[in-house]
Amino acid sequence: MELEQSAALDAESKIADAPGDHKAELRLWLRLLATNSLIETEIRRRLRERFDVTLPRFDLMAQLERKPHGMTLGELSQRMMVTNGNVTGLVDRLLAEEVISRKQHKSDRRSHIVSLTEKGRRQFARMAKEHKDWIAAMFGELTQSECVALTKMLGKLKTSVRIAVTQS
Amino acid sequence: MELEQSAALDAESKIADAPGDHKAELRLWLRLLATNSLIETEIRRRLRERFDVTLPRFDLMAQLERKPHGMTLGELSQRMMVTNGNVTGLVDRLLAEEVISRKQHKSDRRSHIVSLTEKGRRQFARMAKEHKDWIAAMFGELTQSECVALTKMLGKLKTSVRIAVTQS
DNA sequence: GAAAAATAGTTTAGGCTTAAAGTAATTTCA
DNA sequence: TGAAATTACTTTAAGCCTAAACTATTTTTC
Repeated sequence: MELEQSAALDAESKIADAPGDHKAELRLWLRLLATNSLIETEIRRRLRERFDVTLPRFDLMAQLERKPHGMTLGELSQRMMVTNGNVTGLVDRLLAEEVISRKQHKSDRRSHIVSLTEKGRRQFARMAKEHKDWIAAMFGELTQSECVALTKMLGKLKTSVRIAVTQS
Repeated sequence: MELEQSAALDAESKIADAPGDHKAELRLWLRLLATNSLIETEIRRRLRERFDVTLPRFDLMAQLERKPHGMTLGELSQRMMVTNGNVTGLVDRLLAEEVISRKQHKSDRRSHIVSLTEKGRRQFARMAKEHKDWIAAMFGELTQSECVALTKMLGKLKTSVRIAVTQS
């Protein structure tokens, strides 16, 4: 309905710029979702097949790997963009596998610091090496500069989303 | 491996093209993951808040909305990129809400056709309208042509991934 | 046409995830 | 200082999701 109006007003822009349509945005969102899902499913499959590990556990270990002194559960949940309760469960399972350790925070008795054990560091190193190659192979059709450009544009999208989410 | 060659040949590109590094690809993957997660979390939150519905249910209804004659569970699971068992469960819950119906396939007695009920169509229409505006607002900082360009690049990435996944 | 293979869907066990409510410790501030 | 608010984390209930094993039916193959 609105489509007809704008087409009448602005013959140049045609359907593409039609207000209230938002086809391009929806299309982008569906594409983003599908692409992400495709990669994620494959990574999950390989992590399980090769290392009998899940993506969330791999993610958590990846976070810890960057902080040799460990981090609190709250910090982890922030960085992983998941709830505290989720982290509690993941930490429990990784503790059982002895790839991480948990100790009381020195000054704040509510808080705990988790970090990779030696076993965890070794295990993660092995996984990260292959993981890196999987991504490289999957992204192989893109040139270096295409990767950089795409990263940049996604950065802009991310900023756009953040603005909208914060405002609402 | 081919990368090494090219790095040797092209001294200008230096670290950026360092072989076995793959920083740009990893960075892109993390950015993709984070962006997707940000949007998805917000959409889930709003769907729940406004319509007391989950994203998977919304997705399933969106698939059916495009096929007035309905589709089989297998077709659904393919389009949604999830397992058959997952669809079975979702369909059960949506049946209970009476927004979809299920009937035997005419010629293949293993198969079932599900489609939106009138109630389901009405409900989905309401949700889709708002959903579209949420996406439009979240993507608002991007111009129309940026959306199109980003969609195109993600298409290339998707193709790249498909090639790698199919080969392996 | 009957055995074998493939297909459509369901069930099961287990992990992931969330929101909401709960516990314990710390901080704020009146 | 001590009550109120906040913070860090855990628990719980319910839904999502998967792989693997299963049932029922259809298709293939000999």
